[in-house]
Amino acid sequence: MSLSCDACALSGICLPSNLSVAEITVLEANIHTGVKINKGDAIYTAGERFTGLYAVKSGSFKSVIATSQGDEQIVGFHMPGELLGFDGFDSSHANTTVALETAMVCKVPEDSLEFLCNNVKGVSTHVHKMVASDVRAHNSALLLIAQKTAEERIVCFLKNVSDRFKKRGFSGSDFSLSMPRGDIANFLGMAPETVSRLFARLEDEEIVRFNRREVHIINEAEMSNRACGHGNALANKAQANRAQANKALAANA
Amino acid sequence: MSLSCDACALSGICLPSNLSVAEITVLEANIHTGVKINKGDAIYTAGERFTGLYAVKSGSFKSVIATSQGDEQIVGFHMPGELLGFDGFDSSHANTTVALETAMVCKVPEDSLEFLCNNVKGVSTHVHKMVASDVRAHNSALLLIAQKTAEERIVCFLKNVSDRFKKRGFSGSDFSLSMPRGDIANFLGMAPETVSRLFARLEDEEIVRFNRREVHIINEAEMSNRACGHGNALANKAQANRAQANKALAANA
DNA sequence: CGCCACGTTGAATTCTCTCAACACTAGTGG
DNA sequence: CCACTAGTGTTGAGAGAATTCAACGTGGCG
Repeated sequence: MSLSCDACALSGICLPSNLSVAEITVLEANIHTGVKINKGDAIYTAGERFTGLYAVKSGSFKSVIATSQGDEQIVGFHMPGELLGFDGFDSSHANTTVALETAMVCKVPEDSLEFLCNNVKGVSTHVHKMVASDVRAHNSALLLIAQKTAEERIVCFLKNVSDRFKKRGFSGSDFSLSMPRGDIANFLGMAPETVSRLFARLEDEEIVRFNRREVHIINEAEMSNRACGHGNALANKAQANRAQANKALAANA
Repeated sequence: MSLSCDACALSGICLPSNLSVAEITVLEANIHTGVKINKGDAIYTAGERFTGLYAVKSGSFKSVIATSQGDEQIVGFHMPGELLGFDGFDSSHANTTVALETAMVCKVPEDSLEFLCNNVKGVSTHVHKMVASDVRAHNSALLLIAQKTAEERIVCFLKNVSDRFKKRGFSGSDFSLSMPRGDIANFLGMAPETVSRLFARLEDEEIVRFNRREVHIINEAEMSNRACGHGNALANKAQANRAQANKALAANA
């Protein structure tokens, strides 16, 4: 089950892009490739000692923090090619990171990480890159939740996922969400019902089509438009009309 | 204006705690201490090339990201002893970081940083520590905004600031906020009016006393209580429901 | 002294949540 | 093979929290 790094479709995303074959060999000798994680299982849990970073090879993950009250907050979703584990960089993890579907990861153990940073040029800066992009992802999530309406959050979320698929060579307009509605809602700071309603609205307006977790983006331009806060002022009205239509329909039935 | 690191009140916070005098000397030779930043001036702006990390010596800062629409989101406040600049770790900054009051920073230039990480034991792990705490701070900010009511956010924010003062040897019950109401509101994802109203409420209930930007915490126990979502009866109920929803969420994970 | 940024307060509106019921799907066991 | 259940998702109606809009204080500073 161990796939070598140079054969991996993700090299260039999870690795510095300009490594020699010799360097990749050194690298491979220091990491554990092809570690399988079953759906629902955690790579690491909050409080656990930091033992290394992980690169997602396939499948996807969510990172969750918990409050003392027992409620949880999803702080990020992780897709193939992404590096995770920075939350524990100083000794122990603050998050619990769980597989949303059966997944494959490569582990870079703590000491190997140090060795690689010092001996393979580019690794150190690559790690920095990943740290920075992690920080940036958190920042934009903050912006999203703090300033945007529920619709904007949903649209931005879909666009974000779409972009990440695109970046990895998959279709950006047809893809499948690996997480349930409740997880999306939690991540975006809203009720699951609101996610449902807004998905329905986007369908009504023929911007996106949903089929369970399948997503098909029809009108990407309008998506971008809405992500920027130029939402449809009539959206509410449309919603009201639809509700009325449904009521009439129910009455007939 | 250049204060040596071993005389600095913050060593042990911004530095690894167990350095020898010799090591501190090496360190000092590689960083710029005592750089003054005037109120309102930026240490770095979004898009600017990364040239190093900064340690806050005195004063305070806000980090801001901007959307294409021109609205801004404050993603963090920085107090003395804190390290900042990770958002640009991979080449250019995503944030603009501005002084809220006249401040003093030490700069660790990019190449010195690398040198120090490789030659002074503890620096590398200290940087990791700082990265991790940066990540954690963003995570808890996310939790705060995504799941908490406006009152809980305000209370948590005040407690957070209080804790940071305490950590640095200042009073945790009497301190001064360096940012205007609008900045607090922006950071917490609410309207400035809401901040005002909730401050007023906390005064009415004799939990905190405000005088312009001066803060005097009267009833710390009640603060902690409210930070955890045990506000008034209604807030309590809402929280309980949400906790339950999240528990369900956790169960399916 | 008057200006301007900052802060407070009120009233109405609106968005999102909560509560509650129902629909759909997949997996289980009779 | 089909009922049954649990998990997941959808929809409706009402309630409530927070926003918006607007007017009004207040303090620092030229």
